[in-house]
Amino acid sequence: MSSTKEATKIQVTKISVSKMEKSCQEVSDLLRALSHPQRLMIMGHLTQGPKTVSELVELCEVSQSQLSQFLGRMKAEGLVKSERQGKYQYYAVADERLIQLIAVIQNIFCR
Amino acid sequence: MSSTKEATKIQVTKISVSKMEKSCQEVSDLLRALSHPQRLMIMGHLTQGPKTVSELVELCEVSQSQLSQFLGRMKAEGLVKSERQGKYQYYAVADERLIQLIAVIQNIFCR
DNA sequence: TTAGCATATTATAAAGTAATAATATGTCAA
DNA sequence: TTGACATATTATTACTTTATAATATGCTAA
Repeated sequence: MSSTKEATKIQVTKISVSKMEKSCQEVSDLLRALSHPQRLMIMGHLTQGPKTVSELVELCEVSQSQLSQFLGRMKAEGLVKSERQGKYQYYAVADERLIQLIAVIQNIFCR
Repeated sequence: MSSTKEATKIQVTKISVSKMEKSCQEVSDLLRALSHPQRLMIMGHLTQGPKTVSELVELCEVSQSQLSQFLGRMKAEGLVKSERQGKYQYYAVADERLIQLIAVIQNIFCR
């Protein structure tokens, strides 16, 4: 799985309202799934590479229980995927496009 | 106010988790404010230029009351701004960066 | 097989959001 | 100044999310 994203350019074309109409439910579900400070940080950390649940507990300062609930939901929403290796579950970003999105969000809004 | 966005490229640099930590609350508030199909469509339509409340009622198929509540909230969250002209309130996207974000989201996720 | 760690599930209470209806306010034209 | 239209506010109910605690399951090493 690729992890970090080096400087690159994203091609952005004119906004089409009708295209948006077709996928606004799906996109708003995605945004809602991201719209929590800790879920956002989970995704941020996962853009750096796969992590175990306990690593994420440390990194995100969230309780084990809540993290597990977040991860379950995020998996159901297609934000992350997981893979067991022995006693650890490794979580990772489910889709390269999400890494792109987070990179763009950070570039636009994180000073 | 500029409205539509022609094809362009956005420079995207490496993700910095620490930058993200500092603004994750603010960013997640923004994403949450966007994370509703109709609020997303309101923003989509507004990227095409300022609109009155009644125009948006037509375009977004939402009740006057709920639209007004959405707009109030979106204004408080910094997504839109408004300006009265006679009997109409014109709403517009509050910040050029939001137009960029919506363009990117559409380019990445709306097929 | 069991002890201990890693993770998931369940339950519950508090808080926030959504949808709807009813009413209020602001503005213009007559 | 009144009537009509445009928009905002308030109230209410249903629904969803969040936070927390308690408990359960899965896996490995001893």
